[in-house]
Amino acid sequence: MLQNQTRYQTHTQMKPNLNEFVTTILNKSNHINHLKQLQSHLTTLGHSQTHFYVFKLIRFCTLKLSNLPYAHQIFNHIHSPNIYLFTAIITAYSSSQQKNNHLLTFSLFKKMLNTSIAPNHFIYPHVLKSSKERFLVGCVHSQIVKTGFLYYPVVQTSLVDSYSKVLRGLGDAQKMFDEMSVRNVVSFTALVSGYLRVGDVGSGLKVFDEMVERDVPAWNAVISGCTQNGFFSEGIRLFREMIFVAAACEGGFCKGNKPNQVTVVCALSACGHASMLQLGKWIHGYVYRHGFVVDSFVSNALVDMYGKCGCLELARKVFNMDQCKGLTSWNSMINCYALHGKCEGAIAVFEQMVGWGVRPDEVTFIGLLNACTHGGLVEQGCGYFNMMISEYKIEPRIEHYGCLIDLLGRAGRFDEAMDVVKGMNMEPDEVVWGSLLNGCKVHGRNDLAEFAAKKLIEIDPQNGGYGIMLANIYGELGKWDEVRNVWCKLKQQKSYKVPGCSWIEVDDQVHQFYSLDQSNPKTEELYSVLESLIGYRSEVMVEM
DNA sequence: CTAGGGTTAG
Repeated sequence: MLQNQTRYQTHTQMKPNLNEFVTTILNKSNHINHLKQLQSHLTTLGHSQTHFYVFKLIRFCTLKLSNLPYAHQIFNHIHSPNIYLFTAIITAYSSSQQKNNHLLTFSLFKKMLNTSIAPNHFIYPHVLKSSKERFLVGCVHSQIVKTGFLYYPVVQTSLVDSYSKVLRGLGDAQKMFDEMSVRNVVSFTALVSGYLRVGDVGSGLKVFDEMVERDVPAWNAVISGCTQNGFFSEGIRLFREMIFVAAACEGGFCKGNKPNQVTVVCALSACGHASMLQLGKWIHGYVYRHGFVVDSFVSNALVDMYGKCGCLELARKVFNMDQCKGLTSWNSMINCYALHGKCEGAIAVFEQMVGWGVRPDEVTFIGLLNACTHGGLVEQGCGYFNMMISEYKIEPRIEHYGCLIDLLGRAGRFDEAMDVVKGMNMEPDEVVWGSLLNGCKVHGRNDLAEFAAKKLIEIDPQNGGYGIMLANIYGELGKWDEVRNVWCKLKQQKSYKVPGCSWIEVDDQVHQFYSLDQSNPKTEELYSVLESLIGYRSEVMVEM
């Protein structure tokens, strides 16, 4: 195709219209060989160094072929690249998801400054996006001041965003934000996201409240931030408010900001964590009523929500309907089965996934190991742990060790569990010792339980729950002096156990129950119902 | 050609 066209065009309209020719060819091409042909053609015409054409080649290479190495190669062959060429290659690197490309972006920017090319305000947002340390953001910031581009709102917003994303940079982000003379919805959203990213939900919500204009990304930022920090009911409240405001705007003068796919994904995640099946189903309906494209994000969020709300069949249905299952889809489904204690299901999905040529990642193995733990498949679980390391070259993370210890501990294989703990090249965390302790309690290994409980207290001395567990272990061992000691320490420290809590959604209302609380007037009634269910008197569960 | 929002994990 290309050859014919090249020959034809060469003789007819190429000379007066080389630009049009190049554009036409690039529009119709989708392969690197086309690019190479065009490149050599341009070279024979003496245009190998013509910035204008090289710019087009690089843009084609990055945007349509997503071939950054080749684009960089083209770039490297230019003797004196101009600002356009630098911008093209820097944009490509800064928007790439590849791991260390931000370093390349940065060195290209430095190279640009060294060749004494004056930056423009278009390039700074890209450079800032690639500045992942506070020091670097500061350097670019002063560069921006020096070159006189600080007073572009877009550049300022980029600074707010970049400062808020680096370690201990939130103060600088707030300062930058305060210095802005014109703030818009984007700059506000950048700051809100910044606070929520570091877990300062209070400040994030406060800034959000101050916003006079809120668009869909602003709502999404605040809802996702709440969800990611475990503030699920706050997230749901905001989601409801968003719908309410949008409905009130309908037909009015202001623009209604209806939830989009992103909003729905965040809200579904909150529903899953809070077991709000009714709302989750309503959102599922909303997705269809509004004809949303069920992309892999929405699909995953639905699978996860149904799984967490106890509807394994519905989760599977949504999963089956997903046309382009990505890694996360498979992980979510495996996790659903693990959550429901169906290890065969999890393993079947895992095998299907591998069969489809999808490479499992570290999350996959967390789900798989949990499934094995709940199904008591010790050998198979250990096999998967080894498979992860040797076949998939995944370095076990602390979570994987937690799963493995849980697997071995529940099976009563404490020697192996301790070997694993000793062989870890990282400090065991609460999950590791907690899993071991749990296994010890099941199998009555009080000596080892004492050891694990002491480790837990070392890690988190303020957590009264661990102290109580240690006291109970001493009780089992008949060490009554030790029991008294632990209790005295607990009282001195004023550390208490966080009461166990569960909740259920009935008629759109979430009812919460704490253990051992008797403040509800219906305590006695609840108490006897519970007794009739489990056959004996247990801790009183009372609604708060 | 430039700025803010997305799922899974004991």
